[in-house]
Amino acid sequence: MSARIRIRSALAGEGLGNEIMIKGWVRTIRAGKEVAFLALNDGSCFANLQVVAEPRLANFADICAIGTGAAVAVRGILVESPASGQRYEIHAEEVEVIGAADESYPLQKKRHTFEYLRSIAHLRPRSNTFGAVFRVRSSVAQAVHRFFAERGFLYVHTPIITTSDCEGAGEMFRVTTLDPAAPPLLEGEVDFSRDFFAAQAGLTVSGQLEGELFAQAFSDIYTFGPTFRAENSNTPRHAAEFWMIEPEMAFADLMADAALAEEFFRYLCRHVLDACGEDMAFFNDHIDKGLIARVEQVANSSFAIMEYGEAIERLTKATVKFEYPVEWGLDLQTEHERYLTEQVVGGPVFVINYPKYIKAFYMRMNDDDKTVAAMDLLVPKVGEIIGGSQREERLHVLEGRMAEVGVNPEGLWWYLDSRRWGSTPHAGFGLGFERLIMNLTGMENIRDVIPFPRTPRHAEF
RNA sequence: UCCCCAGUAGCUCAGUCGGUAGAGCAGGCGGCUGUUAACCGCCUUGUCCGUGGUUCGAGUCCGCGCUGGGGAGCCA
Repeated sequence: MSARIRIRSALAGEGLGNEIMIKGWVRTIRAGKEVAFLALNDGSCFANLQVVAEPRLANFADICAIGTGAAVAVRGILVESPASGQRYEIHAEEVEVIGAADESYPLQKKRHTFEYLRSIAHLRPRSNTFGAVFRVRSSVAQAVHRFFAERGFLYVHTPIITTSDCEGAGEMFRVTTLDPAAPPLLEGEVDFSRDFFAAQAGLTVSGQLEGELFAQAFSDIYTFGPTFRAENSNTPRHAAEFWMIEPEMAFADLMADAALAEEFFRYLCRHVLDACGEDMAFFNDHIDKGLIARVEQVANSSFAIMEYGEAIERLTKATVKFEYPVEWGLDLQTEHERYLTEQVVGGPVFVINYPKYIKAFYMRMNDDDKTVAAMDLLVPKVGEIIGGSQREERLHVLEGRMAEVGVNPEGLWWYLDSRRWGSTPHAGFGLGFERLIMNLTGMENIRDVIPFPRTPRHAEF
């Protein structure tokens, strides 16, 4: 009895001329009197392996009745295919139905809309598109770790549950064990001192602040974990639960930060082109026609850097009409970002040194006292993909900024302590993993690049 | 949260001027074929999202609601 090999190996010709064993799920079956063909997929690669079954097999009639979606094991000889359409195929000696699938199997051998496939998220990974998406997602996640490992970055697991309600990045989901029907009250308010953590707790909206603490010990660190936002955002780019990558470097300024972001992003573009060719070809053909050229261009270009002030100037002089106003002091809208990266630069561009009023309190104040050392990486088609900054390492300046924007320093005493002893100039950035995957695959909805998406009103599966 | 669009067979959709619904695919039966989302013939399938209204009569027009999608805001 041969041991099972993956279809990816079989399609690479491993075991050619010999008996092999494969196991997978039937994508389509074409049965006739003289011969039956099964297209089998086990998730190891995009392509199916064609199984050829002949009437001499004892259970040939049963084989012909196998439905789309059934799990089968096939023992047979791997041979070169006499017909066009595939290089290799397996001539079955034995076909065993491991798990049958009847006609009610919701995934038909035809095109479905992404909306419908979202309603069967438990089955959609068995489709072409989602097979490709989740192979790429896995591969890119591993490449992220490899990138940082190769550069000596420490991988830190920052907490999922936090009691600091002032991380400053949106609404938090509450974490509590109090009885929602009858919470303990103190002067009319919920008494969270009697809650599990003796404080109001929530799910993290960012691991950055804790990441900074680790950077002040390990020099270069990164986080890569789930992040939660309780915003009622109904867009193709927002999810309530998503994964974020946040590197942080001690003894680093904004330019070092931008250099890392550029190296990182180009590394990942190169990675999908090199490691996910078959899946990328599918995306390029069926999802986003210009995808490979665009990813190739990013992988090969060196990124421009533009001051926020210059960006405003360029936008003011633009001949196209924008829906939203352009003025120094206002944030850039997606339409502005895309104009800058697509029309002005024609490639990825960092916009740096934004007005302090539109950026977070922890970003380092520049000498002009008007701007902070922030950077956004803008890329064609999507706009901002990476946001980062040099952090304010001077205790009194940081305290001043917190007072200015109304952040309560009490809950962040530990964060301020990192500026009290051995403070260093440091910088980091954040990258939404799903948005990265969208950019690398051409998929246009975040719900279609995360296995089981959580969005307002949706937490099924 | 605001704005716009949509909801008809298991899936993807059509449905004219308001007159009780149709195609392709899927499924069933038969045929044919080293086939390629095979092909050919026959057959089955409906709470037309819900609700109220206008009308002799509503899938179709109007109000409200629900659900989904897109745009915006927020943001990664």
